[in-house]
Amino acid sequence: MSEKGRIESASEATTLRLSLLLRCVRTLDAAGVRTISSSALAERFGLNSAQIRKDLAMFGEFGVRGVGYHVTELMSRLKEVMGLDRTRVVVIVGAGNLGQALADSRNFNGEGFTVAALFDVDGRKIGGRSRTVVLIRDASGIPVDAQQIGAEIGILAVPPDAAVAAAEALARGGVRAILNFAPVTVPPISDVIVKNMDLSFFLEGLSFQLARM
Amino acid sequence: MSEKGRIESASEATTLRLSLLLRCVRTLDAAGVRTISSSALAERFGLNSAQIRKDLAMFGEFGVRGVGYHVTELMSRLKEVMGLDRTRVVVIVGAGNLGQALADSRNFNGEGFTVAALFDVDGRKIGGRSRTVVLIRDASGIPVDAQQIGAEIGILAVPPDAAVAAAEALARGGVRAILNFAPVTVPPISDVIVKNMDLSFFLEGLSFQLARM
DNA sequence: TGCTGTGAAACCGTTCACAGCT
DNA sequence: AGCTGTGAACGGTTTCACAGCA
Repeated sequence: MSEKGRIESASEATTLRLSLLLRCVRTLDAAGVRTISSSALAERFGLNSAQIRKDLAMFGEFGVRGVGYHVTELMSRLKEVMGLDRTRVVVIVGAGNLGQALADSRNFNGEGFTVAALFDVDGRKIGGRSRTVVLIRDASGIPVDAQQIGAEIGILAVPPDAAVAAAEALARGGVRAILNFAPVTVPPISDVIVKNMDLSFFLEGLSFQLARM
Repeated sequence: MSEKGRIESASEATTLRLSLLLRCVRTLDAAGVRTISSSALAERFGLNSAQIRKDLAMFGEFGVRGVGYHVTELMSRLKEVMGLDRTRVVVIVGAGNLGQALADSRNFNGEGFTVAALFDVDGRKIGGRSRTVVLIRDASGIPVDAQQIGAEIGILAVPPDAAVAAAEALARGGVRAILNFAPVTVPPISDVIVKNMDLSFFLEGLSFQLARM
């Protein structure tokens, strides 16, 4: 038994696969499956068994030789590894279509996350609430409010020219990770994880593939 | 002069970088910059000059030795390579928060794309319109309507249990590429490019990184 | 026997460094 | 001289294949 496997790497791709794996394991758990081998997992969800084992091995020894993985245990270990065993407070800047969509999304209010506030500059929106009753606050109060709310993660759903300033405001409010959906690159901010994620890139990716067929 | 460089690979990562590069080049063009070298591009936008050259070389010879790249030409060549020199018709299934957000988004109605229809199963929504006047149609008509509209790309913004059926309906309607935002994996469909893109994976990725600091 | 965990091999993408064109 | 385009070196990730444990 090794002492908690090395976590030197943990690449982007690995992270994505862990999320996918967690989803698969949740599905199995909901279906009442108790135990599953890496190859059964792979076959059932179109993955690669060796890769599953390698990914998991990176964080310790999760399985039982000759048997496979215990579904409920695997699920809770995965949540732990991914930091989903606690609830992180999320705030969203930009109460437009996208911002409200995310605020009300089951995915963003499920296990591991709660959306605690929306921020906007539009006086007509401030003081209102999203469908799931998230309060819309004045964006000028971001640093103070984020701090007070205890926000750890911020999401940018603002127009491109407002993104960088909003990111900095969030950082001042103690937010430690930012997911930016605005179509500009928010440059690195010290002590903050910034993930730029322009949705139109996915559409362009499809267009690119369609163009060469 | 080589005859249009080999396109054997064109990986996911390359595609994403091309989108990013196009955005950078647009910025330069808007700023009136006429000519730029790969190293200047790299420095200005935090990229890697060798990688820019490699990425571009994959699709032909774009630059001028001793000078760099002509901004407007690079921009149009990139659009061409990515299939953005024509407008593709996009339809969105699911007229909930996210579907409407995407339908109205500048990004999804910019160069290269037009959102031509929304589909939903909710009778109260059918016949209505999004803020930017995209008509909401009955989801049961997807195969017929998508065909008639000439949709090439479909976006799934539906609940998880509706995603696979919606994808199949789109495929029957002649849609050749599908972007799935629902938190389930839509399995491969023959002759259709399927891109599964659960937004909560990005949040989980941040949580994962926060968990190990 | 059956499956995990893991070194070793194969593969792929990135970075380097320079030949060659302008 | 300056910068592109590219073969070669490098580093990282994926796949293979098996030793070792239940």
